Amino acid sequence: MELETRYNPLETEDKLYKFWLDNKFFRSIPDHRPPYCIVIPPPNVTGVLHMGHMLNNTIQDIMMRRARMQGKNACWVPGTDHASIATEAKVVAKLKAEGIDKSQLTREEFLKHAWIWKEKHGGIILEQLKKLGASCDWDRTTFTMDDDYSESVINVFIDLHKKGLIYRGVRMVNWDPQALTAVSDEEVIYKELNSKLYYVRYQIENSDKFVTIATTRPETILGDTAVCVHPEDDRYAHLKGKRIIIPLVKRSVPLIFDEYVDREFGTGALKVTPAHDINDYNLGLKYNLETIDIFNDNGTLNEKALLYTGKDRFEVRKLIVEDLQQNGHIVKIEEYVNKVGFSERTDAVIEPKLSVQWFLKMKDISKPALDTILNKDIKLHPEKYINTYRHWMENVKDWCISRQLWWGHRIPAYYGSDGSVVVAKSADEALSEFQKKNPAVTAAQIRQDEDVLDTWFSSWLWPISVFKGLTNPGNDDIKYYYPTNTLVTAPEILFFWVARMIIAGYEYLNEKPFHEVYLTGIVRDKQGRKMSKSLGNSPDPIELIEKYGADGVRIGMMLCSPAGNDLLFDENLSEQGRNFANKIWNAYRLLKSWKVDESASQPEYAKVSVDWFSNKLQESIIQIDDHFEKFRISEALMSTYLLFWDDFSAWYLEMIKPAYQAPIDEKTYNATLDFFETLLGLLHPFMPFITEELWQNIKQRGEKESIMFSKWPEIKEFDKNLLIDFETCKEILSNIRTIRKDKNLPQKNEMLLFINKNADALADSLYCILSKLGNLSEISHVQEKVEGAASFLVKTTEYYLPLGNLINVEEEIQKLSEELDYAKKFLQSVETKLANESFVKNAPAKVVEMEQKKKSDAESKIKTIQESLDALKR
RNA sequence: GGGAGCUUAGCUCAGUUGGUUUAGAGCACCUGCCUUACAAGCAGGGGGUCACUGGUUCGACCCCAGUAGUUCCCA
Repeated sequence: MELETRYNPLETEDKLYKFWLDNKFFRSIPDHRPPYCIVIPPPNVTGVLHMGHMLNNTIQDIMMRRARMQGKNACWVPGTDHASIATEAKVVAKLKAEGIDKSQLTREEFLKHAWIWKEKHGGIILEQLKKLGASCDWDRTTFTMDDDYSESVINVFIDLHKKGLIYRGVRMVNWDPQALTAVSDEEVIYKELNSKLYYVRYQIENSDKFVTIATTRPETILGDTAVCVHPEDDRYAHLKGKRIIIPLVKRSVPLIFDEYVDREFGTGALKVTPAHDINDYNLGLKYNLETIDIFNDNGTLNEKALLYTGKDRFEVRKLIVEDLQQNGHIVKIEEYVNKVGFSERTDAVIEPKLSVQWFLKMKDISKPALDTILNKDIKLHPEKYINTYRHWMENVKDWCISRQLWWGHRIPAYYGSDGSVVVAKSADEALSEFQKKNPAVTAAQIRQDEDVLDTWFSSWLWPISVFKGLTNPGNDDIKYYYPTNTLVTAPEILFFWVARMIIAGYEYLNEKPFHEVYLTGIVRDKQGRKMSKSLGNSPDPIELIEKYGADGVRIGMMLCSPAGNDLLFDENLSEQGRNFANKIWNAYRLLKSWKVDESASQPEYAKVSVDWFSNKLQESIIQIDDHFEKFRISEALMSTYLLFWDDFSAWYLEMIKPAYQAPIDEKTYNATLDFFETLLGLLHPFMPFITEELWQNIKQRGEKESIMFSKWPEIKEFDKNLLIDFETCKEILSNIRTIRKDKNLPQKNEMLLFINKNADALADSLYCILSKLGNLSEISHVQEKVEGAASFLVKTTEYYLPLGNLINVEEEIQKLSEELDYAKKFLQSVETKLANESFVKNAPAKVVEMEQKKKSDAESKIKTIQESLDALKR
């Protein structure tokens, strides 16, 4: 078969992925082998593949494929997350574009639209993952709102409620006035804004004096129910017992004294608005203040504000400042930088708001999840995240689990007409509960809570519920795959998701959900900026794949992913990946182009080469395995890359290459094919497509055979000295090449080499390599300097290449003088060290010995160089 | 404001309990080559007082303290 000079990934990738799917190679069912399981961090159904997914899933696929080759029963469970807020926002927007307002629809009608939307768009990301080569067991694809999954979510709610861990309470929540829902603390992004600090004077009741407060939110003045100062603040001590008049609304409120106030900030007097600030709320509780909620859910003012009713909060801020100014209440306005919370989902400014929500008590339930990380029963990679994790878990707050949305798992709480609450699996069960207390209650009199659960309240069950571990406890899957092995995710959701999965794991299966967590970096652009739609700095992964091939893009991603650090993605790296694929392709073309002579015996140089590379391979495999064990995936890749490109292609193949159009002996050829196959195996986790393509091409394979089940190489002993000798050989060759280049002596011209042989000289067995790659007609030993030759030193041995009249004495002298200089300086530093008595006394004998060896080597080097110099100068 | 991390070549990073010839890799850069696998290539080359200042030690990129810069987390 003729092979193109360039590898064309597009043709092969689709073909091979189909081959893998058709044969269900990714399918995993429990058996006698040890399992290796990863559950995918389920992407949002709203999403399209972005660079973060590419990184994350490439890493997972690399680990899956390696585990599969190690003979484990590899199971990668894919799926998607229903993403309450994001999805509902998309559906609302889509309906709006069609002229339908959500408020016109019933819950059922809306959900019908949502499901249609999900069916249409929900699978996009999973389809895109296939382009990447993801080896997921697609038969296990799970959605967090599947019937069975939903049942487990509801059961967990009921169970935790029964245990007294779920409660309903009034709390200050982060209200998103655009999405009309509460969002968690973690979903609020604080941004620094240039705003203004308004100094407003409030009149003291029955007096013509004033107290001046400072605020960034003058519109909340309408909800003020106190003014607070520090008890030790002399400026205000005389006001004890006074009352204050709130401007415009003319409400009389108490002046209170509390140490909470920062005397340095503003004027030292604080306006207190319990309904709209968490700290003020706490003051309100402490001093039993009135709470006046002046906002509607959408951020407009309500009738309790008394003024500006129906107008938006930001409009009111302008209006009220004007009115305050007109009434002489504004003392001054300063420029001020403060941090304002924005909704992660809608980018609306978050409004602290009092509301009734469902909460999960976190303190006790999260204890095992903290311990398991601290005692490294679950390992975090990189470890530095332990600190962050601990900090969060030790200060854990109750989890607000209700969301004012329709898309999601509806809270299984039912209210009677008297306001009493029953938590039950269904309306029927709830009804019978109600009827136990009052048999007259009818179904029409009870209503279910309108809210749904926070999406994380379902995804925290992911490693359990993808295996139906709660609805069908103790089934074969959950027994076999749980705890899963590795979780690969972003540090941003360490608490959102990872910690909560661990909590759920211990609460429900009394066992951790995974053994280790690998936290990837964030994909940024070359300049270190986060990739974002608004910046337009994120390449489309699918376009990248079309341009460079999935293998190329995968390599590009991994080349810039130092373990646990953010990565600065540059498209050039994908190009490097593509070039690497091409290199592999062409190495294979070379192998295929050779004619094999079955009767030829193996030349010495080939035998030596095979011997060297088999040892080199072993050394690299040990290194690669070690990198993998430590989650240094980009380094595992780099070792593999160098092994293939430098050691195999640049050295080994050149070493065994037969003369032009001459055949190769069978023994060498077969050994080389074996090497190549092993290399393909090592590369397969990183580059699944090209490795499969070539593996299938090397020899006739069975219909159901795939490289993905070929055996990951086992570690064997290797001869380290042989490798060291070979490095010497490389160094000599490199010197010869440099001289050839300097003197313009083409490689095709044969040369002579003389060796001033001593103990450090090259092993005789490698001479054949030297003469082949250096194109040397003869290698001889001498005891004397060779006249008219370029010389070079490797270790302490001197080598000569006769140049005849090409030799430039001046240049040689200069080169040697520089070397001499360097060697002398080096010798001096070693001698200083050895002259230091305390060094000789305190350092380990081995170290001293080494220094002495350095010394004698340097001395012998200096002697050699000096002699050469003398000879040249004669 | 509190906490954690980072600072090594132009860029991105290694450097494994302090000692292997005065620090390594990839990319980028420079110089030759269209040499019979590959110009998406081959060969060669330059480039770093390891952020700064002190300390511990016979010996520090590595340990300790401080300073500066930077990133993240929490408030």
